[in-house]
Amino acid sequence: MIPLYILGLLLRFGPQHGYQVKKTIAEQLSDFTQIKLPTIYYHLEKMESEGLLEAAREKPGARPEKTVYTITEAGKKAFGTLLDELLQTEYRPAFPADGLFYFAEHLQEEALNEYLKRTVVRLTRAVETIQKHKNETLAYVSEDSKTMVEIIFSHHETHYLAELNWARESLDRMERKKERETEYAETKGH
Amino acid sequence: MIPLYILGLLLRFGPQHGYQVKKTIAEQLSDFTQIKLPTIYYHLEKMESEGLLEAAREKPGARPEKTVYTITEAGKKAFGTLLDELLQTEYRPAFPADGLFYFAEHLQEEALNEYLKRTVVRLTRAVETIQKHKNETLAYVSEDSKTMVEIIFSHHETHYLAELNWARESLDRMERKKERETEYAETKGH
DNA sequence: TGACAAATAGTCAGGACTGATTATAATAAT
DNA sequence: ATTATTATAATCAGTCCTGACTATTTGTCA
Repeated sequence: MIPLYILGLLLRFGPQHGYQVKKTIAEQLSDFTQIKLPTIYYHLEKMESEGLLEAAREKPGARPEKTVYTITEAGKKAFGTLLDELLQTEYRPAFPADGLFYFAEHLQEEALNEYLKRTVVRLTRAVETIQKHKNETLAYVSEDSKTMVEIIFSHHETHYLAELNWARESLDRMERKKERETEYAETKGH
Repeated sequence: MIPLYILGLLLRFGPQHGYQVKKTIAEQLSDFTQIKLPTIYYHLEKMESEGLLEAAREKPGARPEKTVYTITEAGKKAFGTLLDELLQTEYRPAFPADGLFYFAEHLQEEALNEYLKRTVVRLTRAVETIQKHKNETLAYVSEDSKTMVEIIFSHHETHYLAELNWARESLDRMERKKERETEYAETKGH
């Protein structure tokens, strides 16, 4: 993924050095990646050694020795290959939170309920943020890219809403479970 | 995540060696993790060195030198800590496919459409598989764990359905875009 | 019964990733 | 004018992860 982003951004915005790439990624792609600075340097150097990028060390004078990377022809070809590979990937999400429910018997009674309630609050806010961010973005992109922007944002929006519904449903399920258990206990106690 | 699973399974099913742990994870947790065998050995050894596990090399006679791991008191405590940490994690998904739309101008006209159509087919099948798998699982777990099983499976189901809807909507959006462009071209050509 | 595949059990070298750190320049605060 | 803070720019050591490999035992079926 990361090489794809770096190559694509270098193609779109021209030669940059590591720190600039990181800022560009933060601005442009923060919605769907959080890449750390050292990781970017790692890939820049690797891709240079593979001939996908050309490095130009900034002459002394500007002290901190910047290295500006330019995409090569081989780099453009590699970018195309990475895009084609991406066309083959399938949706296969992982939900760490599932571990909580799988090991539920090791948690305090109320912990899961509180977790879900907190989740509902957070996700409600997150959905609002996404919608705001979408509208802000739509306001300044070209007519031509609006469809793609909408597709990307709706992707996030739809999954956040799905997660929100799931959290609400799960609260319900746990509530009903408790009710059933109480009933059963009363029947028995009778 | 992985240490949590290993500790939890060792707690639930008793002492096991690496290959057994892998099989147990494959049976029990394949829906929400795909962990590779060497990764399991890595964590088993690491956790042993940290005192979370106790290793017993199987005496010669049984040739391939098995190492059976047992969870220690420190391991149980660590498991609790990991569960507590998990309670703090937030939903923050990443969608590699977004890269396709972000860099859409570098793809062939029809590639994205075909990608989305293939996605719809795959996801439709995936949803069926999940539902089948859910029913199979519900059939043999105790009454008590049914709620948790439902919560975990509905988590996946809901997100797969969200992805399916998103793919359909995106096809629509791209269709409408094309229509708009055709209209515009005709107006101009007139 | 011999031979071929599959399951069992594990190792190792190398690649990917990032927290912590270093160092300088620019800006703000007092 | 001096100090503190933030932004810029990069490196390094150490952790995590896994593809490829080794080796044995257990079917399996011809």
